[in-house]
Amino acid sequence: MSYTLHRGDALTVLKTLPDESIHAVITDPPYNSGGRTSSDRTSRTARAKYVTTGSAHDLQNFPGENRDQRSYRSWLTALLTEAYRVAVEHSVAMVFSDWRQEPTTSDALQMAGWTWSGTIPWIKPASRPRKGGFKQSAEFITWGVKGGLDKTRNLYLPGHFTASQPRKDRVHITQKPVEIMRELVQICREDGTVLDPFTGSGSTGVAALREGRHFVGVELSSHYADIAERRLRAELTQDDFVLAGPEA
Amino acid sequence: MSYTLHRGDALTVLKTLPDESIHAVITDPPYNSGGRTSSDRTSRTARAKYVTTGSAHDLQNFPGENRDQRSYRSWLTALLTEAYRVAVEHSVAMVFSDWRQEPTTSDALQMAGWTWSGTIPWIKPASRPRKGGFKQSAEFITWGVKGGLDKTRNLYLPGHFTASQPRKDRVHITQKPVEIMRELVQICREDGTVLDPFTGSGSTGVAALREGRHFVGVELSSHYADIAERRLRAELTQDDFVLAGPEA
DNA sequence: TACTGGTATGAATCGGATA
DNA sequence: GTATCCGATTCATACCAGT
Repeated sequence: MSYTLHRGDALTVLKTLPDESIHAVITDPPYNSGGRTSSDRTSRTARAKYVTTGSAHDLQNFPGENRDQRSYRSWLTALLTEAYRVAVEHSVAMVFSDWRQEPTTSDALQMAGWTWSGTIPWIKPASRPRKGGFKQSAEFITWGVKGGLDKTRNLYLPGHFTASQPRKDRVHITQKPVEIMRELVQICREDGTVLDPFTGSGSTGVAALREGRHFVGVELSSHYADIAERRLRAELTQDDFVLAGPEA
Repeated sequence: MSYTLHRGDALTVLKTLPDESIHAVITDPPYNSGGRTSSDRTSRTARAKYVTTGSAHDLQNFPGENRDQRSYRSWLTALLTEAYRVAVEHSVAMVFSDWRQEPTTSDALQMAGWTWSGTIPWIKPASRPRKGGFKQSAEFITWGVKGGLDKTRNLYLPGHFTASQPRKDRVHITQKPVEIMRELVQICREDGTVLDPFTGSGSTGVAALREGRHFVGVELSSHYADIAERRLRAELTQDDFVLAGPEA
């Protein structure tokens, strides 16, 4: 297995990638959600919007949380259009969103050419309560296909996930559980390449390598690119160690 | 507790109900999500056009392809507009949909004046696997408020539900588990009235009566109206029996 | 190892003060 | 009045330390 981590803006980097070089796109873009007014959403930092007041942890902010609804849609559409170009036929794209952005995400996915094929809930058991109503305990994974699914594969994947957000050894505010990502990357053909234009701390890449897929990532923040680089490198080393371990 | 079951078309009946006479709307409209065949969706070639117009283009206006969705949206909007009129301030509306109709449902809810406040997954564990991809194991409950939530209530409701569709004693194709409906009707204030414009076999009403709420239902099909009537009447009888039971 | 009790926090939300 | 900022809130869950 191998990985490539590009440092820079997702859309800019994607434009440089060759046609049909990728077999799955799995990513978690900045949601640009939260807040009551447009200015709340666009002027506040991710930390200010999403982290509980008084939290002791010191996780770094992440960039890209300053788009309003309209520009979010056209930006995500442009990104998914490039992703469509670099993907081979039968590739699947999976995009995380929250309840507020799910309709926009499915719009963008379809406008970019993907055939929208479903929306998968990720249930987070440890979520905040809401007085007087229903709490918000799910995120959503909107997925689509370039062309149609490869029906010849003997593959049956779940329709929902239940897992808590990592708390131990957490390095990113919105880090995804590797156990979920390991199931998602199964949608990529074996020995294929998974693309994640918003690598963050690199959980998608870690899962891809563990499941025997190659990985191409893009990350703008050098802070998080450094972290992802470390985690990905450790994955390869560990893999080598395991392979050369007991048997050797 | 009491119930009223109207026989007739939902929109027609709703127009006859008085202003501000209802405290919650909980319903499962016919989705109409069939119609678009797989080949319809995959034969699109106009991708470039959609993308270059970007965010200025309304996805819903794609000619032909979305005609079903467009009429579903305007029909549901009209219905939810009437529901808004008959609801008191702080009322909550909850509308079931599948993944395909969820964006349209949130559009309609907001167009009718409700403040969209969340989307709740209902996980159905016993759903059919799908070869080559992720199965479809969730429905969605889109909910909104007239004005804002009543924050004075000491009420904390879940953000997702897990339950299989009823198998035994099932009388309707899309019948909902009463255990889920009993949690949903909690959002109605005690002694308030729950409205379900698409009563079907009456599970919403059964749950409302069991939880001490009044119920107003509408059902077009006389077959299902008969079934609902029977179930609702049985509920009241049973209630009386319980009340007059051991203590008496 | 299994259980118990203490503590921190969640891709939030909202009212109200301040600029 | 509008935009922005500040901080209180609320419970289930995860984690840790100790028995």
